[in-house]
Amino acid sequence: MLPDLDPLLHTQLRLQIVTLLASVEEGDFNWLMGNTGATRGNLSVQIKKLSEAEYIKVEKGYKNNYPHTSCTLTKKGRTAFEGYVEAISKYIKHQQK
Amino acid sequence: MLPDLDPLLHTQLRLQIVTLLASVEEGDFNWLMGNTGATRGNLSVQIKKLSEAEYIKVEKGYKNNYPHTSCTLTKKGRTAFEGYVEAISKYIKHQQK
DNA sequence: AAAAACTTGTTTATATTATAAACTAGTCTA
DNA sequence: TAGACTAGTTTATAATATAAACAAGTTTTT
Repeated sequence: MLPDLDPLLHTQLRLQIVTLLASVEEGDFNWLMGNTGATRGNLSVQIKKLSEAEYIKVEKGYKNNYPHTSCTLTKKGRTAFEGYVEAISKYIKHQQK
Repeated sequence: MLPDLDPLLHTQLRLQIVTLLASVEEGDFNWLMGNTGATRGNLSVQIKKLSEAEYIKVEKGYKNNYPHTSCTLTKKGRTAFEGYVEAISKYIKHQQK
């Protein structure tokens, strides 16, 4: 039987966020917007969900006088992402290019 | 920018169906139920969607007097699946085990 | 031979989720 | 100081997944 896919990660935008954060020290709100193409509203909601699940850590401060939101992947988030990768790989491995 | 993921395939059950059908000549309703763990209702709906998109071909007949639904992946479905695999691979390739 | 239980699905209703639109709060600029 | 802009949040709507109820027949039991 094919394994379950973590519903928190199995959605395009949240998977993009986590994928992007997996490759950097930290990423801020605008950087995520630019790299995902998401709207601010959607991005805000999904960041909150990932944060509530403790997949990412969100730090709010100010930068050049403006509000500034910085996100980093937590250990838990990285583990979940690795689990997701392992699971989805079982779906696609036979077709892997 | 990370590529879009075909929404028709980026859902656990439909991805399971297509993944399973990619590895066999044909699969029937019960075989899909057993291999996915889905309920009949859910499976019926998702088969219909894949069929309407012409990702799979559905043939209804009878077997041992009972209704019998047989599914096969179409060329279009296989191409879409391959595209999906290619796209999701861009998300996960850095973490690939 | 009728009732009860089972098979194989479909349809409909509900709950969840994603997304877009509207709003908030503050900053810069002319 | 009015207007435009930045950075985000909240709320409302649309889409989706799932479960529950239904349908149409078949087999088994009594």
